[in-house]
Amino acid sequence: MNKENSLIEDIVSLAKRRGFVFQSSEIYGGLNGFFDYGPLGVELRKNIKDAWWNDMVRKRDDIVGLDSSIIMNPKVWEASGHIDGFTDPMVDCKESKMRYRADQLFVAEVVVDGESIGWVSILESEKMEEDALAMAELMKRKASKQGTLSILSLQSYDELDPSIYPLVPSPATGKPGSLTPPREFNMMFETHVGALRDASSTCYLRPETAQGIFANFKNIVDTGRVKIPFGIAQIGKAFRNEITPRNFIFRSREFEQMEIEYFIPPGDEVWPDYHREWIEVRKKWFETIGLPPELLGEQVHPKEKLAHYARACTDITFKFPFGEQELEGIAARGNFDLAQHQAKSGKSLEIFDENLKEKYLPHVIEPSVGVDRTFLAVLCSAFSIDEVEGEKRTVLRFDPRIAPIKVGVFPLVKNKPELVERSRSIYHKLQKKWNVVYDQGGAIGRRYRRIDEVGVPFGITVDFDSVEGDRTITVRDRDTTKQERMSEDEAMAYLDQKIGF
RNA sequence: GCGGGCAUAGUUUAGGGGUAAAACCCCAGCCUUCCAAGCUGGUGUCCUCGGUUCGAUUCCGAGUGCCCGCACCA
Repeated sequence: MNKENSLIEDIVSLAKRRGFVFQSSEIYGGLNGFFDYGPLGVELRKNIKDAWWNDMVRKRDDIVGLDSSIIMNPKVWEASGHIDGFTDPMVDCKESKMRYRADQLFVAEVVVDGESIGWVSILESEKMEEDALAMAELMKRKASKQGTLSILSLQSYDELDPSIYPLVPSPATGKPGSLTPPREFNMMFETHVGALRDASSTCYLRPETAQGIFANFKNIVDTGRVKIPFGIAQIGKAFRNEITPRNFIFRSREFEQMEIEYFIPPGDEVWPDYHREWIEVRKKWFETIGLPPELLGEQVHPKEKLAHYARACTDITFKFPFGEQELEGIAARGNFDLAQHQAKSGKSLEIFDENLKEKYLPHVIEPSVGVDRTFLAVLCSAFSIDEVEGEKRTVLRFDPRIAPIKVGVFPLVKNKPELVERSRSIYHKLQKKWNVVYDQGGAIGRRYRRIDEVGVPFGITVDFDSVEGDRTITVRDRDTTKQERMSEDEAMAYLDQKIGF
């Protein structure tokens, strides 16, 4: 455990030292659950998103893209269930860690011959009056009271006088004093649209990108020349207020999703094959950006933990230093979302299937992956400390495809103008294609270590043979540290082949 | 959200009621013909706010952030 903690700490420290990830608004003490991406971080993030977009949208005939707004008409969230399910005040039991909805927790004072002997609490149910009475009788017997039990008057916890809270026993432990006051549970970030603030202006920052896709379903079907089965893909920020941030950028309040809604014909026999297919497609994709297959896993959500409308959900997991955690969730959501939006908006969202010659509301498979989680997985799998001739070497072994910097260009020494000139010219040529760096400071070995530490896959060094002899340059491979001499043209072709898309 | 620990340079850490230190990193210069060489110089609100004190970075309180466990994460 200690070893793993220090591994993640080393990675966090490197991420900051080399400009990948900073704590948000750090000069003001930071803000829990928010992060900023520095010069190298933003490149890595962009490369991950581009790789996804290229593979999932551009290279496929059956998926189109979308970029919907972060703030939408609040009715979207009423339809999706995000408002109803998550705005009621909640009560926590500090001892049992149970959480209850305050309006579903009922309490009554137990009064015998006009004297209060305590309180009973019970969760809302059809026979709660009966059960509460039984509990009151038990309490009376335990207190060895003989008199007459008054009629119980049940009231909900959120209507209680606050002075009563400490007297109410937790339904989990039966002992008073562990329940918190009712607190509002803010799943979504709330904001107000317009300069004047009133209740009608309340809007939300989206907690998932998916609903923007569902809300645009009709637009895309009407304009996009799409035919079932087809998908709509979106990359974008999402915000969740209710989570507890943990594990660096793994779980944060502001994060970015790469999400596809893949629409398929209805029917219980149809979705399992598509679902399985997507799990395979997505697992393979993670391998193409350099995640080792042995660190990837699958976790099937048990039936009883699924949302009521979900048919199935399988997570693709990654073995992080802090444990195996979800990278991507692939859910079979039936037609729940489209049905909800159709009912709420009053607009038909059915499509006509040319093959089946029938009209229906499509079902959907939803592969949804976190950019920030993928970023961290990439960083964790790339990080390694090697030994080269007895010296420690920190290397980020990024796949060239997503490496933030592709090539480093160096003159062997900086006080020989011909070497500097030639290497600068090579640098400018490479700059037209990729993000590359030029570095002439310090000994060549130091410069190699510096690019190793930020995961630059290739280094080009201009030495005396490059300006006097056969004019060849050397290309160094980050992972092997081996160098190969080749002409400038050969080097260009070599890099194209190793880095190019 | 609950409980515990922690907060000193970009990083890792030392120190101490009397104007703060090391190593590495980073920047500039000199030197340097291939894997963290050397020399010179440079870069610091001791997390924030309050209290105790002649004096607080140090002691106390609160806040914020980080780490660990539990809970939450349809």
